[in-house]
Amino acid sequence: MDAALVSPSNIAWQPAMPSACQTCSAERFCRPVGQAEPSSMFPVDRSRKVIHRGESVYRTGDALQNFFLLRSGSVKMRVTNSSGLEQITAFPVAGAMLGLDGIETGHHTCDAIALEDSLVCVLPFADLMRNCRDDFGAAQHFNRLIAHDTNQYCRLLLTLGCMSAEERVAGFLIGISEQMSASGYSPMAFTLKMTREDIANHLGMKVETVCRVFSRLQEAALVQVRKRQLEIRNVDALRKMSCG
Amino acid sequence: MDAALVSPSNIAWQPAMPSACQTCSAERFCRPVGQAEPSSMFPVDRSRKVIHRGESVYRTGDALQNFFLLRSGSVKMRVTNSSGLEQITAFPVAGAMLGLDGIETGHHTCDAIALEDSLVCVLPFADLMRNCRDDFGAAQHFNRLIAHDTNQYCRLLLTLGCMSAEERVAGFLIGISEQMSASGYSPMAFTLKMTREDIANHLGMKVETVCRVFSRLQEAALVQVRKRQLEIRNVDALRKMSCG
DNA sequence: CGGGACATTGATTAAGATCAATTTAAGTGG
DNA sequence: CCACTTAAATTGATCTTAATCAATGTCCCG
Repeated sequence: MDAALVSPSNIAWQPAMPSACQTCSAERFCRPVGQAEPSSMFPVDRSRKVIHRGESVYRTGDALQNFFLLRSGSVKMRVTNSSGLEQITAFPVAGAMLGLDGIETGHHTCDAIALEDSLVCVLPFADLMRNCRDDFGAAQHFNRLIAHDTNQYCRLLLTLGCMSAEERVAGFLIGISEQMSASGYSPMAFTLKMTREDIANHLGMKVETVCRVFSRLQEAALVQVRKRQLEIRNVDALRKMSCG
Repeated sequence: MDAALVSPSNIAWQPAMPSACQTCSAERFCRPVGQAEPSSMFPVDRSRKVIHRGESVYRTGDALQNFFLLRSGSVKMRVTNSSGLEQITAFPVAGAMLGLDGIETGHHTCDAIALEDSLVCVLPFADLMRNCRDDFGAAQHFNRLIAHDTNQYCRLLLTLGCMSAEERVAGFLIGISEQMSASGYSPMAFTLKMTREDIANHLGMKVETVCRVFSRLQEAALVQVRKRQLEIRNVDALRKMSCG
């Protein structure tokens, strides 16, 4: 689960350690064929790939060949419409499964772009499907994985549909904080990996507005912002604000 | 596929006809256990249920017991947050599978509320899962069904995040028009089943704004609006506008 | 150390929200 | 079936929030 606890450098420069795989959130999908028992102690050695900052894991229109388990780093998911409008729909971090957007049609509908140098495990689509066929538990887990994205987007829809700029930013920070917490990092002080531009786009507003809201939140002593360093000073107030 | 072509009254007052099931988009999920061949000619006789206008198919928090295939009528999907803010995330029509939001946690995260008297087929969760276990093709189809919702929400996120009121309404009307077309109805003239309030909420704006946009679109001869009767007069212009 | 991307703050404008007043349609019960 | 009640829709006047335009500051990296 807590793949994020393994530092990128450790993973990147050494051959994959079995222990790293056994604690992986995707262990169930990753087992070699014919070894369908949930207690399998020898997960397959998956190929891994470093994605440098600004590079993409995959792009809109690419055929769905692989899923990618994000092991370290972070990513932005971006949809683009026919006239070039862009929307960042999520900022996945370590532990996230990337590529699910390709399931509907067999082609990806988003770009997945690294916000920092990141590491992914490559899970060939065919292998994962075979595992789901052989292990119904894995198939169900996979369903839940897709459904999780759906529910996440529902919540974001409510944010964009109903909330003010301040409420959106507050909710965004609470969300990042919880992501950090789930990855074993401090939920009260962290570094934002994305630009103000990215945050603004994600929340359906403009850069200047994000800056101003940050300033106001700092003024009100809810947070301490210094460029991308963020410290939460009053979670309760922030959480209250984020509920609209 | 085109369940909407079967009139509600026919379905409601007669025992289910095999033909109705065989042309159903969920036929694959619906087969009785032990009859896993895709060519099965005798689909199970599913229980059906009339949902009257304003009633709910299921509600947030309900345990996921059944999926519901909407056979006729229409529905609004609504998410609510902790402080009572509401967002309508979709307006499914005949052919849609309802209940997928419950997959992640086993409990529904939305309300599904009938916009008019509607008819659903009840597909017990356990039965559908058994079919997916026995028929991997059904399982894959099911994955795509969930992923479809996810991608749909992505597109709506782009709408709410990047577009003006006019562009949103234009896109909404194009969407309804395509829904109508896919159900075998005229895509150029139809009745809106939802209130202005519902439309406004869905598009992240206020009722008055929806009214004003309708008026402007009519002024510009793109549509003819008379209460809930809607006629599209210039699809090209409308489609162009909807792209942002 | 210099260039370019990113971030911040101020001044002004504009899109859409809010407030208010009718009009119209849809139920409901006598 | 009609009178009455209530929900839904429309339009106008005004206000607020966030967008836009503009200028400057800061940091990272080659």
